[in-house]
Amino acid sequence: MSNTSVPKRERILDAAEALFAEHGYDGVTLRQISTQAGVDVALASYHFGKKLDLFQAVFDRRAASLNDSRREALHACQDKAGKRGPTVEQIIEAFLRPLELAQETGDEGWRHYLALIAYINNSPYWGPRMMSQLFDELVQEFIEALKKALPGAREEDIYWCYHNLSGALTLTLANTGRIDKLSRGKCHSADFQAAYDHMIPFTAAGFRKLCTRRR
Amino acid sequence: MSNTSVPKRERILDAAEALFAEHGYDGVTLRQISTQAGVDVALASYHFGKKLDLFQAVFDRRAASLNDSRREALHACQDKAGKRGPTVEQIIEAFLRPLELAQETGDEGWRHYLALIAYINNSPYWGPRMMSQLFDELVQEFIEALKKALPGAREEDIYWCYHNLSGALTLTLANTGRIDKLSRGKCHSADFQAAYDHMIPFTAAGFRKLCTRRR
DNA sequence: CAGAATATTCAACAGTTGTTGAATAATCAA
DNA sequence: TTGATTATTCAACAACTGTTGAATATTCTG
Repeated sequence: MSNTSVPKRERILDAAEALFAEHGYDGVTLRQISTQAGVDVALASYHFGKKLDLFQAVFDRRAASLNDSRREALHACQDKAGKRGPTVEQIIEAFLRPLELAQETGDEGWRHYLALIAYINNSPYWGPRMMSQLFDELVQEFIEALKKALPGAREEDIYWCYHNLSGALTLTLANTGRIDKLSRGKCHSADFQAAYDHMIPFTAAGFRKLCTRRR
Repeated sequence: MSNTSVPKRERILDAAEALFAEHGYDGVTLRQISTQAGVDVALASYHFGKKLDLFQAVFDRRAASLNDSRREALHACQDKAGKRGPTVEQIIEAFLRPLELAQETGDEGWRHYLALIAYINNSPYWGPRMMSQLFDELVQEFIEALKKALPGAREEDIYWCYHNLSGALTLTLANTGRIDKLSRGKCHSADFQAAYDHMIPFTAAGFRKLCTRRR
């Protein structure tokens, strides 16, 4: 259970990841991080420079891997669907399932990382500064696929639907446990499979409703 | 444009509201708040006590008014619908439109306040501590109405659908402006009417899809 | 008006913050 | 084993933090 044998540089990233996800950038001090990592304060500066650079390093560590698995999921469902192209459900499934799998890993680091993404995505300060550079390109790929699955849809409608999807996902990643209280135990925010099993048909129905031309 | 003639106690609340919404609780110092309010640092402590009490005061100031207008909207649509009860769309409309109206007020304070609600709702730390006490009762009223509009639905499904609705709403309130970039100008996050005009049918379709028994 | 109550500022505090440079330990290359 | 490179700790700093008590101004009350 202890983190001995893990290199100290990584232990700092792990601790920063967990603490930033819970309390945000300003809610965490370098001393809290280094204490949780079992390391001297100065070591964080030695490895990563300024506090902001450490924040960015936490963000970067898993970004490429996450983007890869989501892009692979998209391409896989596209290949399987042939030239007719995948359905809305299949595209959203490819967009979301890799996140569920990451959350369900024994490695709790992924849970913290995705909660950190949720924190950034929902923040008026950090959102514009950090989300675009690393995720926009992939999101555009998914949106292109959605356009093909919804012929005749107005672009504006597609983007607003994506906005709603992104919001539902963000709250799921944040994992605040609020639904547990609200539902008085009938739902558990730790039950990721249930969350995604509901999120996928929910958002797909929304896309169809708004992006299918009525004639 | 200046805030002269507004009592200093309120100016502190206004400044705190705006800054907490943008940077979170720990990202704001009492000196930033008092500077923006044009007031000495000690005045915040005089009026509100500890920093945390000021945070709570900002939260409380508009909570009752907001709850009232949403509850009124629910009861109004229930009265109009008669004993058959309102539809899912009508209930969601009542749940959301008062927020749109608040955001569209000339008073930018309401925009900041709702962005602060979004910040709290998405935070693993603050969410459980501050949301339930002030909003759960009202949310339960809406959920009861939804149960009646969706007879035969499993309670679990209703709560997961509400979770998705809450997420879409939260991101809308956060007002991060990210959709502007993503859509390359086709959507504007400041266009609240467009946001809600899309959110309502989107989420209503999701509820119907998951909470209508297929026979 | 006087005087009491309230509002506001001033000045200062003890504790905490991120960061740095020098000192020490561990690892690597030959 | 050497020497050099890298990793880690130690000690300290100046700046900033929330908070407080006393001093001053403003408003209310009679």
